[in-house]
Amino acid sequence: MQEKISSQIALPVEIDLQSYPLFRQCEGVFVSALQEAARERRFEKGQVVFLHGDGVECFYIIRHGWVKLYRETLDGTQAVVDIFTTGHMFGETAIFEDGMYPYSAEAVEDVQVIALPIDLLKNEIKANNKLALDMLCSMARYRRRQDREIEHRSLQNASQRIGCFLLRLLNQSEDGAAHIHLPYDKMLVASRLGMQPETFSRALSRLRDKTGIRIKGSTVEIDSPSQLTDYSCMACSSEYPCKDILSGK
Amino acid sequence: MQEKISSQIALPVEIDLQSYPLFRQCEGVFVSALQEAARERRFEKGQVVFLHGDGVECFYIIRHGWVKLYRETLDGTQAVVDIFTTGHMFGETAIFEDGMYPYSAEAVEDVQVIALPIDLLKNEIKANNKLALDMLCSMARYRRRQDREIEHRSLQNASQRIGCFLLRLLNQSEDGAAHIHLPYDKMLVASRLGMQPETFSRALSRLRDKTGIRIKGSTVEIDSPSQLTDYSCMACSSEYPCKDILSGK
DNA sequence: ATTTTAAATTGACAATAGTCAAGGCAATAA
DNA sequence: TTATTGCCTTGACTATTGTCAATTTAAAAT
Repeated sequence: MQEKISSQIALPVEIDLQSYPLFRQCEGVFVSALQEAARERRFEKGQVVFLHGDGVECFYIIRHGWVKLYRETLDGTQAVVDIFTTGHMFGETAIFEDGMYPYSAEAVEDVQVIALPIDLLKNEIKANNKLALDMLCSMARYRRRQDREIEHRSLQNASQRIGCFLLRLLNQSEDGAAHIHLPYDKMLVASRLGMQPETFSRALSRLRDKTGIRIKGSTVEIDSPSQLTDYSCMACSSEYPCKDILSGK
Repeated sequence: MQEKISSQIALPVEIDLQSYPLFRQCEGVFVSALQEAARERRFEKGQVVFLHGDGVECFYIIRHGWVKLYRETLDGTQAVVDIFTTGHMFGETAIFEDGMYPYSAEAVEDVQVIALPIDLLKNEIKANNKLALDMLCSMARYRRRQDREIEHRSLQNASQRIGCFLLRLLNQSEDGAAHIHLPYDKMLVASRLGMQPETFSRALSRLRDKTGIRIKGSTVEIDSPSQLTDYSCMACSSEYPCKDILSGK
């Protein structure tokens, strides 16, 4: 499953970096250096982008597809840290590590990313206070996400975690009925939520029975989101709609 | 249990802020303003320092005692986020929140803290890039801690989590036998590790049987740490001694 | 020393999630 | 269409953790 292909396609690309929140207020010199160094890379489903412990050279922006970040124990058990898609950046926190990635990254379906040299970012952060502040904000946002994750894992049961996950897929203020499409495999959703596929399957059924959602394959129809929140957010310390998690770029 | 006493003792204090890592390279003007604004506050066991959602005015440095950070659901169930002691800082990440503390803080035993106005820190971070960088490093360190926590909760069982906790109390490179004293109540250790007191008690017994540690009240004697690591770190993605967690200031 | 109190342990049982194995379903390839 | 493949579901069982109640232990107060 995990194969590393070094003969990677790495073509220069046109990309408007300033459209990404982190770079919105960066100056021309830095941005053009980044843009010049930007390389497009593609990974097929199952291919490894980097491994936990690899020396850090690049950070990545996802243009298309899905990437999962994970760690694994000696016996091969995986813990999925997070799953990202278009517009998200990953690997950039390695700036503050000891030169090694703190987790592994793998394409969970065909994916197209922009690879950017991390040294440029590192140097610019040292020189440009605004960038450092944006980075701080982005890390604070991520931290809230992780804090919430830990809370969910200790206070919510499997069905409630799924309910919470679904609610976050309901963008912003859709108050009426909605049908959403699971963003990836149910197996992957399960691992993202820290449970086994079988547990996920059963917990989703239980959620259906308790909240009246309808499930057709990978589509979920929700007539009353409020019934979902009543059930899921019961065991959560934050008020719905968990404002600080919604857009976790 | 949770009482808020507004008639708080708040005396000016002498404190060498530059001895704290975050302020080590800060300039005189800022440091002296902080020092002048610093106030000592004492909280008795069980008193609340601030509540999740309170407006943010201060961040804190612990001089003595223990403080727990937690969140709670509507029905009163608590999730302990972390437990801190002497030298640690808390509440400072509220800088990047919307003006409200993201969790509650409570003294778990009599505690003495320094309260510092968060506005000063906020402004200085905006002006002083070195401080911003130190803050970034500190947040990255905390993030690693949280990442690991999530991993532990999904991959380790109760006994292994306790073993890991004990190993982290064994400072640095003590390779031979050691006896350590639990830093606080077993009940608190349990909640810190996300389990019930009864589960903790049983899991600790199991750990004793499997690794040959000896338990006398709140003291744990460890003849061979390696036996502990064999058992606990088996289900963890990082090599012992989990370098990046050790000193989590 | 005795009483009072809180913490810690233990037992019995319930709830939840994990594991293993067997089918079912749906998309794709032949 | 049929066969193949991989994902998903379900059943039966196990393991782990949580819950409630009873008891023991240890610490603090009188």
